Formats: sequence, C-alpha cells, structure tokens
Amino acid sequence: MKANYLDELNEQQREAVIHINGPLMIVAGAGSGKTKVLTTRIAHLMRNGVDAFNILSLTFTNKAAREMKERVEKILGGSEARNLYIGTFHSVFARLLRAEAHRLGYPNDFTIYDTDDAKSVLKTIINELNLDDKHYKPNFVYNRISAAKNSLMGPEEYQVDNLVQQEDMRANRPLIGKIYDMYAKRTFKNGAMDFDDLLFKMYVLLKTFPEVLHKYQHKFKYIMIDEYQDTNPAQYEIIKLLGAVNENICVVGDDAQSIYSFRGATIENILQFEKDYDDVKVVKLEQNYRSTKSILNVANEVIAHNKGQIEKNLWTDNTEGDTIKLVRTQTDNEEGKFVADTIAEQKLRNHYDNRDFVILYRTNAQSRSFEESLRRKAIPYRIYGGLSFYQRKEIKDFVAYLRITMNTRDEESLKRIINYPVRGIGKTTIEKTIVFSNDHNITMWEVLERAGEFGFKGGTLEAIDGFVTMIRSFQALLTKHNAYDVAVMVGKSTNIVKELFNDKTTEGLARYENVQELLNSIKEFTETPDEEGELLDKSMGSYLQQITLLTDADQGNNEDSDVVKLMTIHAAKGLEFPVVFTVGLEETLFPSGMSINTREELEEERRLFYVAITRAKARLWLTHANSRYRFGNLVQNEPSRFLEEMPEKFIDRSYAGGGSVRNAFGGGNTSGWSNSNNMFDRVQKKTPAQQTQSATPRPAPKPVSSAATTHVPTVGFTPDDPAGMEPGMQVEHQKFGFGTITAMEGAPNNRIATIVFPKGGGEKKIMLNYAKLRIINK
DNA sequence: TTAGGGCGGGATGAC
DNA sequence: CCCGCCCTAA
Repeated sequence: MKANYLDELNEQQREAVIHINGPLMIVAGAGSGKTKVLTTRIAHLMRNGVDAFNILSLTFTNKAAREMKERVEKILGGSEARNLYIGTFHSVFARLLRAEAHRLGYPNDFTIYDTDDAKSVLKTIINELNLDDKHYKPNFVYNRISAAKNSLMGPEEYQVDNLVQQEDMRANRPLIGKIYDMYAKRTFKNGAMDFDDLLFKMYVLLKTFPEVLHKYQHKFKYIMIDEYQDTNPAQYEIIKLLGAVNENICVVGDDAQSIYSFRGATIENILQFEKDYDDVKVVKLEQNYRSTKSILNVANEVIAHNKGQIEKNLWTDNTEGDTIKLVRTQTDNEEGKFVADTIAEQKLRNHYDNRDFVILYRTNAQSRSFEESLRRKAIPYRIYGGLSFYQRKEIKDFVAYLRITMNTRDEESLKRIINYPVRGIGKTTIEKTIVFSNDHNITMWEVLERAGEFGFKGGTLEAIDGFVTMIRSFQALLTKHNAYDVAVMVGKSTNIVKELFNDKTTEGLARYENVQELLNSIKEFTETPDEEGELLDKSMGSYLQQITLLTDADQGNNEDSDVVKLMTIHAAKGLEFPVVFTVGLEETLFPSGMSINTREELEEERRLFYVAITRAKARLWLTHANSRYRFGNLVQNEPSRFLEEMPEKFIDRSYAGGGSVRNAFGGGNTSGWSNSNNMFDRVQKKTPAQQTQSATPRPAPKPVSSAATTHVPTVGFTPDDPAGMEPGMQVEHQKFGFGTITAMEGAPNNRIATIVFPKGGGEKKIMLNYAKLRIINK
C-alpha cells in the first residue's frame, strides 16, 4: 500500500476519508474528486482494520463499480480488494435475492424481466381484461406501477390508496390498480422480477425475515453510496434497514446533479440526510479539478437559476481557458455537419485524438445526423445507449432459450421461442395452452409436459413433445456443463445459428454476428475469474442475471479504442471529456417538451444542462438548429431558454457566425456545411405530395394480378393431394398456369414448393397445404 | 400457418 | 421517419 495516500488529498477530501465510524455525507460538486475520495476511503477503512468482506459500496453503473475496484486495488497493491462487495443497487440486490428468493416463493434462479419484457406482460394482461391498449398504454401503466414499487406500494395498497386512486380516476384510467394486481401475480407465477422488484422484493425480504436482515446488517458493517441524489424511496428504506445497527453509512452526492426523478429518485433523500441520523458529519468538496474557469463559471451561473439547493461554492484553480462557443445552424443535418467538421479541425489544430470528444444530446433519436456526418468524414465513433445489445431480437430469442432452460415458469420466454424456429406450434396451440394453464392454475410449461392429457393430438402433439424433450435435454446439461457449453448446444439443437448463417442479407449477416458475439460473451463470462469475492458462480443462472442488468455503457470492452463518443446526457453522468459538444439546445427538445409544465420538471432539465456543461474539461460547444426533422417533417424550434441564462462574459456567440450560418474556418465555404442543398434534396425526395403528383404514369398492375386474369384453368380443374408432389413434377395452378416444381423445403407437414411458372410471373414459393395445384405429369 | 404489404399512430431519460 | 397491427394471399 502506498503510505502517502492521504497526502494526495486536499483538506476536505482528507476529512471525508479519515471519518471512519458514524454517518457521513459528502456533498461533492462536479469534478471535485469524488471517486478519488470514495476509493481512498475504502482503502483507508481497510488499512484501519475493516475487513473487505464487511464493506458494501453501491454505485450507479457497473462500470463505475469496476473502476472503483481497480482503483482500490491500486492503492492497496494487493488482492484484498476482490472481497469488496461493489456494484449497482440492482446488481447487488439481484445477487442477494439469488440466494434468498425461495423465501418469497420465487425460484432462486428467477428471471429478471427488462422493461420490454415487463411491458409485454402488461400488454397481455390489458388485452385479457378487454381493455383498449390505446387508452391503457402499456408504457403509461408501466410507469405507474414502477412509481408505486419505487415508493414501496404493493398492489393491495395501490387499490385502496385514496390519493393514487384519485390520480387514476382523474387520468380516466381507474383500472390500473387491477392491472397492477394481475401483473404482480403473473410475474410471480412466471418466477420473474422486473427491475423495480429487485428493490421492492429486497425490501420485503428484509422486512419479513428478521434473520435475513440480521445477517446482512452484520455482513455490511460499512456502507457507501455514490450518486445519492438519485436514489429513490425504496433504495432509501433498504439502506436505512441495512445500516440501522452500525450506522456507518457514507453517502456521496450532488443535489445539483439529480437527474433521475423519472425513475422515482427523490432529491429529498440527500436534502434530508442530516435529519435522518444523529451526528451526521457533513463534508463539502468544493474545489473543481476538472474544468476551466470559463466552463465552471457558466455552469455555476446556470444552476443558480434553480431554487432550494444545498449551499456550496464550486471553484477552481485551473486556467480561464477558451470561451464557450455558441453555434446556430439551419437544420439538424447542418448541426451534424458542423460538429463533424469542428472535430476534424480541432484534431488538427489542437492535436486531439478522437477519444477526446463527446457529443451529448437530450434524446437518443438525435444521434442520426451526427452518425451520418461522422461517417462521411471517416471519423470513427461509437454510440452508447439506444437499443442495447441484449434488446436485439435475435439476442432476446437466443437468451429466451437459456431462460426457459433455467426457469420453466418464465412464460414470456416460452412464448417467444415455442415456435421459433418454426416447428408447427402455432397461435391456436399457444392460445389453448394459455387457457389450460389459467384454468388449472399451472404453468404453460406444465401443460406442455402433459400435452397428451389436454387433448393435443397428431402433428401438434409430436411437435410439443419434441420441444419439451429438447428443453429437457438442455436442462440435463446444466449440472455438468458451464454456461458456454450449454449455449453452444442450444445454438446447435435449435438450428438457430445455422439458420442465421444461411441468411445472406445484410441484416441476416449482422444478426448472425450478434449471436456469435453473444456466444463469445458467454465464453468470456465462463473463463474470466469472478471478481466479486463470493463463490465463483459460472452457472447459466448467474450469467443470465447479470446480462439483463448490463447497460450499454457497461459494454466498454474496447474502452481505450480511439473513437468519438455519442451519448445522452444521462448516460454521460460521472464521465469527463476534454472537448464536449452539447447539441440540440432548443425549446421542446432541451428542455424537453414533456418537462416544462412544472417548476420541478424544468429545474431537473436545468440540472441536466448543468451535468452536460460540467462534463467538459477544456472546450465546450453548445449548438442548436433552427429547424429539424421530427416524425419525418420539418419543425421550427426556438433556441433553448437555457442559452439566455449564461453569463455573456464567457460566451462566444460570434463563433461560426453567431446565429447565422457561416463557415468559421479559413473563410471560404469549402466544406459546404452551411449549404442548404442537403435539406432541399430531402424535402424534394421525401415529401409525400411530391410522389403522388409525380408525372410518371401509374405503375402497371402487379404481375401477380395480371397473371391471374390471363390463365384460364383447365375445364374440370380439381386440385390433387399435395402429399405426392415432388421436385421435377409439372403442375397446374389456378392463377399462375402451368409450372415446374424446382425445389421443396419446410417441415413434412408444412411443405413449401418453389415452382417456376413461365407465364405466371416466374419463380414462386407456394405452401402446399393452402395452394390448389393439379399434377400434370411426373 | 405465415409472410409481407398497407396503414395509423407515436418520441424523454434507463437500472 | 419507424414500429406494430391488421389483412390478405399463398
């Protein structure tokens, strides 16, 4: 261990680090060395005799957890750090629940439903209740339920709570409580927890089982929580329970950076911390080591427009630095082009690498214009967020097999793959299965296992039995093989990998590669030693649990690759970059049109802006466009109100024309980004009116329908039994006329013939069970 | 049973 | 523009 680790801290930082026992609140301004304090404090605790096994550290992202562990290891110079319990709230609780879930009636290998899974369950329930899902939008219902769970309100309470019921009445959606109740029962039946359950059920567990609470209270003698301003009531109560005996709770946060109220976070947690415990030690970290004076001054001035903050005075010793550049462009495309051009120019002029730049936006949908412009200039980039890897269809399909293998109660996964790849278990069969499972109060899987008893017959029964046998064969592998071997078997037996491999379209290729990447990630999981201290758990269950909780930002396997990064401001929390572009600073976009109706919402948008500004170390560009495409058509936007809240002194509004579009570099219009041709093209091409008024004549009727009128079936046309049809035969089709069978595919009970009709539109794929064909000769 | 086209309705953020 | 749903043809 480095002996001098305390010397590297300023006075306030040191004060925080050496406070070992009793509640501690660290108010850490942006860039004030918060992570350094947290990691040093952990090291200090350990140096003063605290066992690593007794320290719990909760972070906001898995990536932050990983970094923290590495930094502690560096200070300590040993391997003791691997025994620390560090992770996000969700991942830590998921692990604890994996050991305890049986007490609540869940399988320990419960499935974790992501947001999409949860909404899919909701949609099913809404349809079952014969409600209109346009009115009871799954998204809306999900948010209501999520909010309830985050304030520890179960379905029973929800349905009798006056305030909540009034809200639902006023929103004209009185049945949300009923849906919540069914949702809770359904997910329980499925052996599944959603993200909010990981907190809610953790709380229930600790409340219901004193011996469990006792166990963890004594295990986690020291608790540290990062980003405390973004915790919700459920997290708050859990921490209160866990910390009740020792009260060695250290929270770190910055009320000015609270940006997750939509997830139930309440700023009250940090504002009230001092009142929750006696003798709370409060330390304020006010020296910023990250940004230039210009940047920090602008940030301070902006956030001063909010009311009711913890008083603090963030300052810096850094140089004044460059002014903040404010840039206005005509369109979103030009905004993209401007940013790409500026990145290219800055790389030359100030010797930056790609990795020094980040583009921050309010919504994921804004990434497009930047992607295009960066690609055009051959600047490598990576987008964080948006559809995460594990949300892609092909990945979810594959993972569904793994999930159902681990937990046959998981109905969402079962429905996903029961007929993928096609095996002749169609909609009718699935619906029957659901009805039986509801009637007999058993799982769908149990119905399938006893399909014969429920009257399934013939080909359907065979298909079901085959499916059940296959899943059982995967389950049999679980005891003797690791997650990777099982996954490879799944890929082979189901034919998924082969099927994707044979799809030679661009998307098919990408899907194949994604599945390969999934397999690689499973392999990596099984081969790298577990850092989390506990038992080495390389099981499939452990793997599945962690991937659902992975953020896109956590997939930083090529962390040091030299690329420009694109992400939302939310995703940028905790990060810093030499050069920051904050884009789309327009009314209705930033601040979001959804968040301008109350002071609270607007203040959160402003804090978000504050977070964006304070990511920058040296240079900051703020851009906005006069108009941009939304829903496919051009809309005008006013500049963001936040732009008026900045001190003129540090702002350069003349940069790139100060409101008009002009090239800033080298005078000429050489790069062409201010040229509006691009937009004009787009309008011309994409306006529907242009297409309908096109001078070209109406397209000729489709060949299919013209063929239908030309062929007159032979007198007395009677279709033959398709069972006897084979490649090489001549056949007659009612509409397409005479043709030759050239190939045959599909399952025996659902064969698809490829037939060439010389006069009937060429090659066609015909499903023999439905099309009427007459055999001419063999 | 299922694939593909036409059509209407929809965008905040994310463990 | 993009996704999901419904309808129709095979």
